[in-house]
Amino acid sequence: MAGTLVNFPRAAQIYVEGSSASHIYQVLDGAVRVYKLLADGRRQIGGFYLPQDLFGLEENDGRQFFAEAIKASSILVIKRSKLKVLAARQSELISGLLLHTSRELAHMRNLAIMLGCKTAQERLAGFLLEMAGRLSKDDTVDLPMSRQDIADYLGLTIETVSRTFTQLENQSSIDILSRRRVVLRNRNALVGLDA
Amino acid sequence: MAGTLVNFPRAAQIYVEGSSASHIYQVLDGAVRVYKLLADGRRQIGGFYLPQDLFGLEENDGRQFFAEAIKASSILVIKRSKLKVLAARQSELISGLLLHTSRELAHMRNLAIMLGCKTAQERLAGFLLEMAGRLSKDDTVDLPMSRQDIADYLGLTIETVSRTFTQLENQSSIDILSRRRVVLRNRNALVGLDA
DNA sequence: CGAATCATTGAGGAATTTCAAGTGGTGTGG
DNA sequence: CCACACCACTTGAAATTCCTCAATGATTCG
Repeated sequence: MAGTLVNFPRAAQIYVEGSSASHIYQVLDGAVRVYKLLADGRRQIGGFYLPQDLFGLEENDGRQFFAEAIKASSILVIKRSKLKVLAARQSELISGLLLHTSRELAHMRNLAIMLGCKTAQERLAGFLLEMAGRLSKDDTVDLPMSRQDIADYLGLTIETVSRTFTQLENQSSIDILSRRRVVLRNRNALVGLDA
Repeated sequence: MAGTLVNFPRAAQIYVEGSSASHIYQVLDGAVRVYKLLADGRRQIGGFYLPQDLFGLEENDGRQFFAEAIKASSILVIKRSKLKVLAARQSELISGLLLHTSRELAHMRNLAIMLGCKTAQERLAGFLLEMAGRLSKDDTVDLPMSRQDIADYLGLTIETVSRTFTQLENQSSIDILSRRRVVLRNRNALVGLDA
């Protein structure tokens, strides 16, 4: 079921809202943000996709979101029509897709829980734990996305995200080695904020 | 694939967090809320389910959420194991499930967008439009859920929800015929707030 | 009718946003 | 190699929004 490998530079559009959902995608290297633009120009990010992650499957008719490379990324692009042909033969595949959408769903539910959380600390703690789980083996996380991306994901402003990073560091919950590199120093404190 | 019809009284638990996801459910009559309890006792509602809606499918291992009847409800309860047997024969069914999870996913994305919206008016406007789309043919909506339910869905307090209802009415965006009955008087104004 | 539950309203306080200024890296050209 | 510009991020102060606490009002049900 190999598709085509495409390299996207930083900030390149992968698909835009309203376009037909004729392909699905798998991140081989890099990072992708999927987002919606609100009427007043604000941006709500629906998810980040990291190596191995599939995305672009869920929209049935036209795309509801934009997808964009956060940094230079290698993406496997697969024709959707191919999927259906394969699916007819292999129920394995389609149940795999079912599993995938289930996980996506669980992820979105988790995001909704996080956004339902009221304080900025709770949201950022939840975010850092999620990212650590997805792209770190130990407690050091290299964030591929900017503060603005995080803000748009968590429904906060960039200033609040920045201040909250500082607060978590002052509380010894995290260390900020560099802007993009964070160490989870006290996971329990973060978990306590999260749930 | 008929399951068992069960009548749940108001506020009855349908399943609890941590229980095995051995059944799926379809609302025949009534309304259901699915929610998570946070450590500090707050409640985040992940979705409302209305007649015809399926729920309880997405959790693979143990339940991540609670499900509860908002009012007296008739629910079709279907053993999950039966599904798999049927699915092996009918790829129709399993692709129907795929469609269902896709829709659920779209719904959760929409919720996340709404929660990412900053103001209470934006969130409530989005909620009212969603509900009108799901349970009204015209502009009159009979809400099955309480103000507290709405608050927990939108990540707000009951007081803010109440005040925001009043604001929308004062702005002539809605009419409040009774607590549970709302007329969307100016959809454009609501849509303007929503997206 | 009275009790209980749910909803509305008010006042004060806490958190986030907004607006504005300043810091710190990074890259480019002199 | 340094000066400069540029960009992302941080920090500060004031304004706004929402939350908390409290009291009141409305609806339902026994």
